Amino acid sequence: MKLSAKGQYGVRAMVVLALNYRAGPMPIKEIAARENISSQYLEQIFLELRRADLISSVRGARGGYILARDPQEIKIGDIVRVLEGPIAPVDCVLEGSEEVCERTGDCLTRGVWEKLRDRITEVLDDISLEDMISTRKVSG
Amino acid sequence: MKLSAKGQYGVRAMVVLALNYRAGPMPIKEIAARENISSQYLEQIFLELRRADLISSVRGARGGYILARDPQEIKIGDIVRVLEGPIAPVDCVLEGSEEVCERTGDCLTRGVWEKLRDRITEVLDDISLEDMISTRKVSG
DNA sequence: TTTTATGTTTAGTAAATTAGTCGGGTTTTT
DNA sequence: AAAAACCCGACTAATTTACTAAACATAAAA
Ligand code: FES
Ligand code: FES
Repeated sequence: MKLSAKGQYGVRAMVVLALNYRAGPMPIKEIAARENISSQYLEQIFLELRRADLISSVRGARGGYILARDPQEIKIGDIVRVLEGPIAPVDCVLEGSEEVCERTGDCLTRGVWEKLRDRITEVLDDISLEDMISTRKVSG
Repeated sequence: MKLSAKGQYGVRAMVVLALNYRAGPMPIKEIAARENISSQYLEQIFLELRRADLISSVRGARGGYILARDPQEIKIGDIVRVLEGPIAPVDCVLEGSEEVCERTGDCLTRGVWEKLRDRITEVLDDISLEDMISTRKVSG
């Protein structure tokens, strides 16, 4: 039930991009240094995020990365899904796909995992980058 | 954000024990066969569950394992904590321990993970084995 | 009392995943 | 042209996961 380092790094880096949103592109090295992440590893993470259209890149000197849209339009769930795959506590209840498991129907555990998955996605899809940077306190 | 196979096996096996609760101890091989789990691996899982006092064992012929208390007294969260450790999406917000991370205070991501952890524990600590076996449908 | 059915425990291991590193690119600005 | 930046594929070390092996301990039944 843990996020991998990749997912955590991704979220932290995206928060930095959100803070820097109005100032234009930000070089990856600056982000990596600030967040203490290997810049080469962060490159891989940003590659995935760019392919998913969450960020865009500006090449050349004075280039860097910038959010692809406003911070309030990007939810934590969007980031997590790109870096960790579909959200589900167990494979039987993967988002999107119905009926993965042959035991569905008489399975007594499925209900719990579905409920858990739904609560998790509720939280992650409710909070945007804007929410994270604008309030210190996420009440709840 | 996935449960390991160990956690899933543990929950499934505990459900079987709950179904069998009034019939006395149940041999591990029977459970393993029924749930398609390696019986030697299940032994290790049951060892942890026994040490955590969720089940008790009866040795010798006609022995086996039985829930240590009534099915409604055992929550899914109890099982998951034993087999997967403290519930937390990231190490910074481990249950129980305050202040693990030096960045606490100015950390913008912490709030999200705390909220997520709380929702997860709410679900897992709300549902008991009795709930799982008595109703096919866990509404919610 | 012998046999058999069970649980107990430690150690080892193969496969998969994770978390990177390496080393070269290409593109754009200065 | 040079520097600053992104782009990308391949490789690797460390860790975790999911078991397997093997011997041992205990209790009930025959
Ligand atoms: S094990 Fe797949 S639905 Fe329950
Ligand atoms: S990284 Fe530890 S509290 Fe945020």
